[in-house]
Formats: sequence, structure tokens, C-alpha cells
Amino acid sequence: MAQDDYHHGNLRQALLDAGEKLLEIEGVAGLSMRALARATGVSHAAPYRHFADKADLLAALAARGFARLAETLVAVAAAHGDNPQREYLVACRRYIELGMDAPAMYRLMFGQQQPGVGDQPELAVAGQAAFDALLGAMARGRAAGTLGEVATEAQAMAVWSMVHGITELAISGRLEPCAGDRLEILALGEQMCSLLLSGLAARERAT
Amino acid sequence: MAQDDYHHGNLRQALLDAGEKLLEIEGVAGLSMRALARATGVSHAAPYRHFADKADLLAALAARGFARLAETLVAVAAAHGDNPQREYLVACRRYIELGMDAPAMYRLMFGQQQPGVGDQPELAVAGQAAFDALLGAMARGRAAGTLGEVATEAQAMAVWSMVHGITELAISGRLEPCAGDRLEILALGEQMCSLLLSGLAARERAT
DNA sequence: AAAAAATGTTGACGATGTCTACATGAAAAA
DNA sequence: TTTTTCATGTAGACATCGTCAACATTTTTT
Repeated sequence: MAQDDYHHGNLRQALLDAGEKLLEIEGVAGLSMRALARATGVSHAAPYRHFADKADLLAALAARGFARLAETLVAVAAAHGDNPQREYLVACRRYIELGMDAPAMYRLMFGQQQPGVGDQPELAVAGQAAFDALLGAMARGRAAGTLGEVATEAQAMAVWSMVHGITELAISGRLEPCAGDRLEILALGEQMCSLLLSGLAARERAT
Repeated sequence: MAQDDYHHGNLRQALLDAGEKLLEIEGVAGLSMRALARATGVSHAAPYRHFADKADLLAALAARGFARLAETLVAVAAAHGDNPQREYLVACRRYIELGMDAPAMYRLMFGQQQPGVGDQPELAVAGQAAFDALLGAMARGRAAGTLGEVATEAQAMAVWSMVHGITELAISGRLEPCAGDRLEILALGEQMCSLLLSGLAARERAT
């Protein structure tokens, strides 16, 4: 209330909703300010009362995506926090699924430079929340003795790199030679995440 | 000769050269058909005699990127093919460096759906060449007994996912909490690739 | 030398991002 | 309650972009 339902009634949220829908239907290329205004039944310049420019709107959309990712990871932790290995595998699976179910959104989330807190506070905190969820999972694994000696942060980054890479390759169809449909991709993903887990569990190794 | 130096003299190559330059200076957003024409000193519609549309030009640019990637990997194999573990680590390093040195190009290469051979033959074969180089490295590793029992293709995909993920996260500045400058990022990358190698070397594991 | 094909130019069209000027409706101040 | 102020939305304009069609010119083929 207060300041968002003047004329239209919460246009900002409506724009983001429409944007998310358009993003997956038309891809990021079809997501234009003007199309968004049309979809919301508003004049072509109206969005500029709520977003400084297109980049600002895209950042707000990406923040939504990161929030959803963080939620997902937190939910997995709640469900399987007592079994770190299972938590790890389920979290990886959910992460990959999330990317495959909304590829344009996923690309949007990671397609731009990470914003400093000054640039896009909303996006920055949402992204940090997602990463924190991952760090938590790693800490539990370490506490349970599942993980080896390497610094937790490096391990977390390794996991993130792996899962992010899998998701990106899956989205762009580059896993197809190995895995055709969704189920095969998820199975392959689990296998690959497992491989990494073996490495994480092994003794520290010199390079 | 023959058919590429009529009026301008090999405009197609000139466009791609200018495109590559513009890509890293202005980012993919600043790479427009018209800017490209300007940079090449030619009218704004001239590029359409050599590329069907913008997507076609971008695909040709991406093909260059993949060709360079394949070259890099082949060179590493030539230099360190006798030592699979070293080949692996050096290849990973070069891969990440390539992405960090030309982030816009790297993004362009992986930013779109993998094309079928029908759509973009040039791009498809260039991409395949790069992947083949990776497969070759994995096969040598297996022959040398460095790698475990899991299917070579799954292992190759795991490596690719990992390195791709690292590169993407590095490009978007998301490794910064762990590694500030280029050297630290490369060191972290090597550490993470090492972790995965431990997993690849381990016995096959059930999931 | 003439015809055909390849290549480049000009001009146009619709779409987009974004700005400025203006209108309108709600909230705050009087 | 009336008035002022501010937030929000509209209308119109501008430069840029991707792309197409019509035309000109140069090279190749016949």
C-alpha cells in the first residue's frame, strides 16, 4: 500500500510479473520495455517511473531469480540437513532443474557483471543469499566429516562452478551428445556432481 | 582471392576482424551491424551481402572463438601429451585464461543454443573440434591410468562443466570473494580443477 | 563485347530505449 | 475543506537499430 497503488495499482510488481512471463515465452531478446508496457496495458514510458532504465528492470528481475534460488536451497537444507551427502545431491539436482525450467531467467541472472551493493542493492543481497545457502551446506558437510581439508570457500566455489557449468551446458543443449532428455540430463548431472564430491572428500592434494 | 576481393577487398574478413575488436571494447551490446559497417568504412547495408542477418554474423564470430579454443587445447596436448595430469591442469588454465582475456567473446560462444549442423555448419564444426580436443585429453588420461571407471564422455562433460563454470563465474566477478586478481583466480581455478581430478581418479562410485 | 552475377549504396520502414513536456490523481499542508 | 505538492501515467519526439527493396557498379562468364 502507501505508495505503489496510485493509478494503476502496483505497476512495479505487475511489470516484473509480466517481465518474468515474457522472458520465458519470448526469450530475453523479446523482452522490451515497450512490450512490457503493452502487456501491462500502460503507456510506453510508464515503466520509467519505476525503473531507471532497462538494465535496472533486468536487475530487478534477476534479483527475483536469485531469491527463488536461495529459497530452493534453503528448502533442501531444511529437508535433508541431517544428511549432508543427500543434501548435496538434492541441492545440485534442484539447482539444475531450476535453470532448465527457466533458462532465460537463469541466463539473465548470470549474464551480467556481478553488481556492487552500490549499483543494485536488491540484486546484490539476493545473490549473496543464494551463495550463503550454498556455504551453509558446505559447512554442514564439513562438520559431518564428509568433506576434506581444503578451505570451505574454495570447495563451495568448486561446487558452484560445477553446478553452474552443468546448468549452462544443459540449457544450451551441449549435453545432448551425452544425455538426450531431461531425465538423462539430471542423471548425468548427478553423476558429475558425485564425481566432484569424491574429490572434495579426498585428502587434500598438492598442485 | 577469387570472390572475396571485389570492391572492398575481403569485406567479410574485415567485418569479422572489426567485430572481434568491437566485441571486447564495447561489449556485445555495442556490436551493431551499423557500427560494424562504420568501423569498416562501408555503407550500413553492405554487411548483408556477407551475412544473412545479425545472428549469422554473431555465429561466424563465435566460430572463430571456438576455433581459437580448439587450437589452444591442441597446442597444450602437443606440449604436454606425455603427462596427462599436467596436460589436464595446463589445459584448464589456458581455457580459463582464454575466457578471462576475451570475456565478451566467451559469452558469445556459449550464449546461444548449440546450433545444429544445418543451421550454422561453421559454428557446429568449430565447437565440435574444441570438444574433440577435450575428449582426446581424457582418452590419454584414461590410457595412462590416471582416470577411473566412469564413462569417458561423462568425465569429459564433468571437466567441461567445471571449467566452463569457473570461467563464467570468473568473468562475472563472482569469484572475487575468494580470489581478487587474475593470478589468484587462476590459482583458485587450478585448485578446483585439481579437486575434480581427484574425483575422476577415484574408483567408480554409486549414486 | 554482352550478359550475368557479385558486391556496394541510398533510402525507407517499423521497432526500440529514453528524454521532455504535460496531464491527473492522491496525499499532505493550509 | 481547500490548496498545494508530489507521485504517477501519457503523448510526442529523437537517435539508433535491424532489415528490406531499388538502384548502381564492378567483376566474371559467355
